[in-house]
Amino acid sequence: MEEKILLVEDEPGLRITIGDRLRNEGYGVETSPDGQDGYEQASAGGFDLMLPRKSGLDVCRDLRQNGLAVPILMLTARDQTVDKVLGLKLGADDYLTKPFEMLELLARVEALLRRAAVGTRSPTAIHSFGNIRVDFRSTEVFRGGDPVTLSAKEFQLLSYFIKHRGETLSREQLLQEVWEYSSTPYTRTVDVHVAWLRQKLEDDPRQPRWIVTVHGLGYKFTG
Amino acid sequence: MEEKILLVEDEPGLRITIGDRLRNEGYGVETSPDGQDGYEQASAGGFDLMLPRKSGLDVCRDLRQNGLAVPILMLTARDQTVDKVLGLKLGADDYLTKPFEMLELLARVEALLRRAAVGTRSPTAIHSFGNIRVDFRSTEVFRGGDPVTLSAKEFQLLSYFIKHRGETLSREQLLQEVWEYSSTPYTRTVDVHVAWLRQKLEDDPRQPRWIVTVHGLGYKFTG
DNA sequence: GTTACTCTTGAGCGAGCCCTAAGAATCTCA
DNA sequence: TGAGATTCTTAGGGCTCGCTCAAGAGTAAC
Repeated sequence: MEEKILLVEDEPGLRITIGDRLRNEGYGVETSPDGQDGYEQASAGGFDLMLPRKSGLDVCRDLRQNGLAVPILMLTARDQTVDKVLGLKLGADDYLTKPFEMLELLARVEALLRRAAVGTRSPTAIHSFGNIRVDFRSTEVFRGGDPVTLSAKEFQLLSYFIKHRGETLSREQLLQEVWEYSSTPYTRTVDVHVAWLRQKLEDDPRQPRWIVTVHGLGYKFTG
Repeated sequence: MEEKILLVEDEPGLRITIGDRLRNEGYGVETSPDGQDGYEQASAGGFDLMLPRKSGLDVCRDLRQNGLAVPILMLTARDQTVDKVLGLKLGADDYLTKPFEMLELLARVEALLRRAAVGTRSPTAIHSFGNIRVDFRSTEVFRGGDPVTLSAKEFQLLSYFIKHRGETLSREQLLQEVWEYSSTPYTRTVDVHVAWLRQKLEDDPRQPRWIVTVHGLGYKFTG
């Protein structure tokens, strides 16, 4: 299978140079001159790797917030550590500063794709349970064919549930993993979001079938 | 859960500096001065991330050839692209050249661990005895195939018993460990919960086989 | 600046669980 | 064997936990 790469780079010369080289290596490459356009292409899905330019820091963050798991290798002209740190924190998987050697770029692309392939043992870009269909690439959810509108947090929570299906998950763990709170006082946040998910996904939210309560321990997703 | 990192670095100063910093960030760190030793530690398993020095190129290759999937972040003094390429090709997941900023190291460590965590569906921890099966991940208990409903406390108590099987456990110890009571007056709480467990798990609750009474001392789980 | 939307928090309420008490049963030792 | 100590069983009151609702803060979109 040919792997598809989205290259976002505003400088035409570089865009063509890098793009051609990647194509020579046998990758499918689409290019885009700017971040906004790139974001739309990326969220439309279908790419195995993104190469956004530094200006795309916010693109990177937005993609992650929407739960998109596509690997991102960030390119930039600047060589400031703080930028690298920022990029990685915002969800980039790797970071390369210009000027860079083409060889190194290719090696990193290869490493990223190899790593991504490991995770895609189960090519579950889509996960289904009951009459619910969750598309992780486009971050869309359907219930019996009809689209269901989830907020970002709801989608992240649902994703985490799906990833850990069958496990009993404590509120604490969910807060740490989904909300990234290190330590939080007692709060009803998780309950409320679970209630919303049930409202949108369960046939009978009062008698949930998918997200069940484990009294005294937390919640468990069965799907 | 604390993430464990293996740091292979022959220069003592750097080894201590980096090690301490990582520990400060909350990671569990083991250090090793040389590649051979490091290889043995790594293949023994249990680490979430490896930080080998460049000299460990062969270590890296060997680990991969043996099918070990632990993430590897390679550190090196040399800044030659060809080395980076080699490192990545040999299976390193990331590559950092000295001198490097500690902040960047930390960010890359974090990114690698986050990425690694995605694929980790915690292994099914199941303990069986007789016709009873206890699944710690889903907090489910089966008796001869039929599900048994335990309350949270009952499950915690059973878990503690299993973890300390063969040991004679006093009521006091159980209260402290399972109930997290610091000091309690005389109470029958433990007895009652043990009785409930026996009711649900034993073939003949009057003649318990798994949770036996040690008269005058406490209880002992045999499974 | 306004509007719409999401996220968080706290209070009220109901359900389910846990602890306690007390009598019955069992065990130990003289 | 019998007395005393220890353990078992049962049931209900009390209390923790989980759900729901609503309001306010925060944020993005226009």
